[in-house]
Amino acid sequence: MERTLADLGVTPPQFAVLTMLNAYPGLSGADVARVALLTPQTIGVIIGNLERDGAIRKTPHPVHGRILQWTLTRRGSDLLDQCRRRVNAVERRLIAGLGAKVEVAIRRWLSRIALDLKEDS
Amino acid sequence: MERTLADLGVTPPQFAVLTMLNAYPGLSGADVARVALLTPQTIGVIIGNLERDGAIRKTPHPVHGRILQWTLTRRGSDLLDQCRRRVNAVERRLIAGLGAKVEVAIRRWLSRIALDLKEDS
DNA sequence: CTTATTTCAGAGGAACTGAGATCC
DNA sequence: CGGATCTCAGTTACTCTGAAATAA
Repeated sequence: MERTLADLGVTPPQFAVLTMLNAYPGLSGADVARVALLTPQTIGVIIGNLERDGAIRKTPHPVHGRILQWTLTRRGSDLLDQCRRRVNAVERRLIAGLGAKVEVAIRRWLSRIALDLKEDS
Repeated sequence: MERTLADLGVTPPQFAVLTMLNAYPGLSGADVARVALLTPQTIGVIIGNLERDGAIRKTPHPVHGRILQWTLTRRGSDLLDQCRRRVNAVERRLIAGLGAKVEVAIRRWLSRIALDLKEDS
């Protein structure tokens, strides 16, 4: 994933943040940090780089004077589409040649690991 | 793996290098770079940190005056043992509750992915 | 006063490119 | 000279801790 996204100038953490902001437009940096299980400062760096690249834009919170809300720009939305196509291609390659039962078993296994990781944090 | 090794002060790349040097004592930095599919400079950083921590030691090549050969120190060997215990525990946790057939299928799937990655490089 | 959010400052470890120095 | 190895210099992105400023 890292390699296939590299020539779009996108890193896996950036892809994750783009995906989150696409699904939930208007999240704050602190919000993203919570769902990504990272510190607000770390997300601040990633968001800063995405903003510098023109992929996301901040708007002040309508009520709260401190919170910044982030949304994808047109450019960011297009970029995410390209990323998704590439990542989907990798995923198709990963599951190529698997039987239906095995694929289901593997997907369940991965989901379980993701849940376990979350509980650790 | 990253988390469980962190309180031993070992990173996953360091664990990989320790494992390689344990299996093949006397590899040079360039050798390690080749098997790890990384640049010699990157391995230089990792090796430098391991040397600083007293986990590995360099000895000049008996014939070639430029090559440096690396081996684990006693401390590095002990450290690797501790790392292995922890990583084995994580692995046991990952496969907990899987049926024998599913486990075999998953191991085969992971091996295939590793081979595919290598071919890309 | 407390809590949440953002920002500033500093750090570490890993990856890269590019250029030099050394050795066979 | 060519090829391999190591070293030096500089860059990037991601991650953290700790502290400060700001807002509710």
